[in-house]
Amino acid sequence: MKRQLIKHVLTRRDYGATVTVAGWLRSRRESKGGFSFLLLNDGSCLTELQVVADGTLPNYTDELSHLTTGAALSVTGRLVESPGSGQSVEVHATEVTVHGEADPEQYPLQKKRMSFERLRELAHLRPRTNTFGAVARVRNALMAATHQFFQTRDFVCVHTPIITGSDCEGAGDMFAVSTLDPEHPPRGADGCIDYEQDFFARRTFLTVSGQLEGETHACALGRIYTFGPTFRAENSNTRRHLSEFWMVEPEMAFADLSDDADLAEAYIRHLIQHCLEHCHADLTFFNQWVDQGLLARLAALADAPYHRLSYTEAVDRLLSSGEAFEFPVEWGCDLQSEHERYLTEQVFAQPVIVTDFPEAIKPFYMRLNDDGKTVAAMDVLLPHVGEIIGGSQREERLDVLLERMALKGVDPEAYRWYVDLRRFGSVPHAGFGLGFERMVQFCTGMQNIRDVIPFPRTPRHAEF
RNA sequence: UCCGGCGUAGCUCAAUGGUAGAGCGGGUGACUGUUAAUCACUAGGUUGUAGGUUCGAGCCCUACCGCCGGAGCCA
Repeated sequence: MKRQLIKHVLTRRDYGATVTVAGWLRSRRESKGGFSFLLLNDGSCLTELQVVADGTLPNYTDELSHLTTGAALSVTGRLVESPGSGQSVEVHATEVTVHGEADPEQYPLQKKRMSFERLRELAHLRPRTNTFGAVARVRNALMAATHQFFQTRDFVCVHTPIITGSDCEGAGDMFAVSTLDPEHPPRGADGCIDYEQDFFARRTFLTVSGQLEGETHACALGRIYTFGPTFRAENSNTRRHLSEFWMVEPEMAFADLSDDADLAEAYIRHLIQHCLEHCHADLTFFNQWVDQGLLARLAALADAPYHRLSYTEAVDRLLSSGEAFEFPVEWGCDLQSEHERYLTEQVFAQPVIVTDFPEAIKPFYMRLNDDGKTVAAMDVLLPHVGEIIGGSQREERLDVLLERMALKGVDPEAYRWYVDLRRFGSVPHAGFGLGFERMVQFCTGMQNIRDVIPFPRTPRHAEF
């Protein structure tokens, strides 16, 4: 079928032209004159196209006069200037084909506004709603902007593995991958499960990060990024956590923490600018219906420099704030959500980059600072979303890395290939991971992370 | 996993321990171009599940299930 997208038709002014569009019926209003106004949406944009279906159409009485929300149609007709006030163009149909009806007694989507919780149970139908259509378009724009940003800066996109053999990457519980019969797994002489007989002849898991593998290519190609699914088997039940989410992880050779922070800042700014430029209608929709401060906040963040301070400074700042926190602040403890929120929302009211955390609370691969107490790590905190980026300069000194591994109880044998990078042609390098869904949340104002990924996986939820 | 809140019509929500209701959506009809159309009529319920208290439970108690929010873990 040759058809035009509604987003293009809506901008045309060549009245009299014949156009063909196709989509799903959002609503039908019957006129007193014995004809119908059909609002058609094809997903190409937020706005519906108004189609006038005249009572003289051959299938009007039998089919068109009974159409209800959700039906799939294609329409051929004449583009005309609309006499009505809600739209500038409309299509007078000469032919309307009904491809699929949607029985109103059973079709769960209403013309009325529905709760996000309810729509979550209708994950297969919710992309047909204004909000989720807009989320999908913004998400797509952010993905395109991500590739654009890194590609134009000569980063090479690297596909790191989904299945990994590293079982302690320091980022939480992992999903096991196995083809063994869970009822009767083979067992060795010691009674333990014999993973020698498993598919990969060893224990394997879904990745919690592509970083370690990414470093191998950064230390060869110079600048790389990964953009792929990531899995965490944590029993997290919050509006900012998913069991399966997408992460963007750039990694740069010959770079330190300051370069890393510069990149993070430029990347986030690029995403916001791209969104403002390419998703204006969708953002305006979110600003009106979801988060009234959205556009102002995005505009403010598109150019402003982000505030950087060290962990030690952040702790001092919190201690001297006089604020009564639920959890007391003390040097050496990880910053709590309330502390991060206070910094990014109250103190600076802008994105904040906290650097140089105590080594005791960070993983083995982060570079030890000269003070011997802190590592070259950074967290980027966004107002209302919280931690969106975690990154660090990596420990490139072989002896220090081995010490740190010993200290953290990580077996260097299990990471031979990773240690090898420090043995042969080691360079200072740095990178970070950005939670893609959290960025989509930030750009749409959507409160719950389950509503910015098409099919959210959370504990006890993998229905679709 | 811990803390708190909530489960009533297809959807959003009312209902002092005393006859389960409204709006929207649906159906039927009326009305010369509508924009959340309007108006009239109409259908629609094992009040999350299982127990308990009571003359009587949507409401009180217990357990379980589900959902939401906060915390932890993190991106």
